[in-house]
Amino acid sequence: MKKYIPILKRTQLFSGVGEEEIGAMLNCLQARICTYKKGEYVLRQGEHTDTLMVIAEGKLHIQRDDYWGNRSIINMVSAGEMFGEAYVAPESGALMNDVLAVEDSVVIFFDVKRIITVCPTACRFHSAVVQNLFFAISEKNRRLVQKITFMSKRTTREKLIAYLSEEAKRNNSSEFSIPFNRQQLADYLSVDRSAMSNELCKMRDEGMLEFEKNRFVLHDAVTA
Amino acid sequence: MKKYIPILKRTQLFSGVGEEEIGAMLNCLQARICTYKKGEYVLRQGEHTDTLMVIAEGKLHIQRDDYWGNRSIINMVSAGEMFGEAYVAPESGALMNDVLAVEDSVVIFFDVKRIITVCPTACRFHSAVVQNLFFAISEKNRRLVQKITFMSKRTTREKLIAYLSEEAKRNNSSEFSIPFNRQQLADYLSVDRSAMSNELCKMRDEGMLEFEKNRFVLHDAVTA
DNA sequence: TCATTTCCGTTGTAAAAACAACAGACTTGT
DNA sequence: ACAAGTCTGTTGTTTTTACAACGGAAATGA
Repeated sequence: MKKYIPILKRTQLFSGVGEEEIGAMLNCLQARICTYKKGEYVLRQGEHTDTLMVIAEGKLHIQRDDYWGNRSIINMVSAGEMFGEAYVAPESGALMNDVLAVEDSVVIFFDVKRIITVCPTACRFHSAVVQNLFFAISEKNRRLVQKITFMSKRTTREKLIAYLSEEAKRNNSSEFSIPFNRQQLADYLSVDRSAMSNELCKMRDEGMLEFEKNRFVLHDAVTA
Repeated sequence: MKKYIPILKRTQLFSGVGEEEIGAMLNCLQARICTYKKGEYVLRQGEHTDTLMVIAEGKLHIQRDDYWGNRSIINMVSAGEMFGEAYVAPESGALMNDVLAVEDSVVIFFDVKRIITVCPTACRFHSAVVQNLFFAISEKNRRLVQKITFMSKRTTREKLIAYLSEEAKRNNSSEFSIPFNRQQLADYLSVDRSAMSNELCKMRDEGMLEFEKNRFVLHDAVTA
């Protein structure tokens, strides 16, 4: 557990909190560690959880498969980020999604009630953690809205443009890598993979962009 | 301002807080009131805000219009609910959406920094408000994910079924009203209104459901 | 009350997406 | 090094959607 303190120090949740304080909080927040191999599920749809989870290593997908096998990737969570904030309210009910490790991952569980119930004792940095948590969930909110903005476009091409230009903006560069392979990107944008692949190649042939694997370069027409 | 205290008492944000405490907090949180006529914008895309807003009366749409005039309704916010939580973080940037009053509305603005910065002085109920805020934003998160689940369906029919059966579940009844007219529902699900209208009528003809205006009755095949 | 506007369903056509099936390049593990 | 599996692009067909245009019913407002 102690070996992860330096990692935790660089997460959103513990930003601005010293290593000693984190060490002290681990007990207070009843931290537990679990490791998952690529392809394993951290949580399944229908389960209940009341913990906040921080990714120490690896990468997870928050996703959902429907009756027909169509997969929808709701969100991607990387090392340093967290998830489960949406289910901390008492009446939040069962999980709507699966949580899948897409890389070998290490996840640290925290008792979230301990975080939002301000502990009357020590914990000088507790309020900093509350603020961090608040900012993080607020940011996640914006990310979901952004995803909705991509998905709300009518055509696959528009969805791709919306997504790729946002990624370019985030990276401050017209050249960037995306964290998805083709199938995952299609699942994220809720379109058919082959149709999307086809559209990407058309866009390339029209000179809008270049790509190789998950590395993209947008040309002026797209970024404008 | 005082006249809204009984209303505020029944909002998510002030749940469990007495009227006297709310009155005291109004100053602490620098509350301001604004009224909007149906059709007026509360906020526009690109603006900046660092306030939390509670709807005392009326109804708002969080939405976005693109270059081609396609409107996407991200979310609907009714009396007693709040919005703006996603933009309280310092680096949250400009608003991605418009906020439109779809009914005559009264909105109360709060300085959110005052809320999440635990005031060292009195405010016995401050921590209750922090928790309420946390639960509210967490619930909004789940609603966004739910909307994504609707939108991720491949066909208009599947989107309708996903949305309508969720509404039935929320109402604990196969008979319920929806808060949208046809155009708004289409904008919410990101589909064409006429195509959606067409699909709804087909579903009715096939005996899956009945409707009149915004009142729906689902039959077994749909709810199952 | 009457004129105007909004709302909703209908139809036909053109465009786009889903789907299925396949082949080559590349990875992976043994 | 080789076999098995994965990833990506390609093509053709079918289904679905978007789009445009219209008419009638209902709501609105002067």
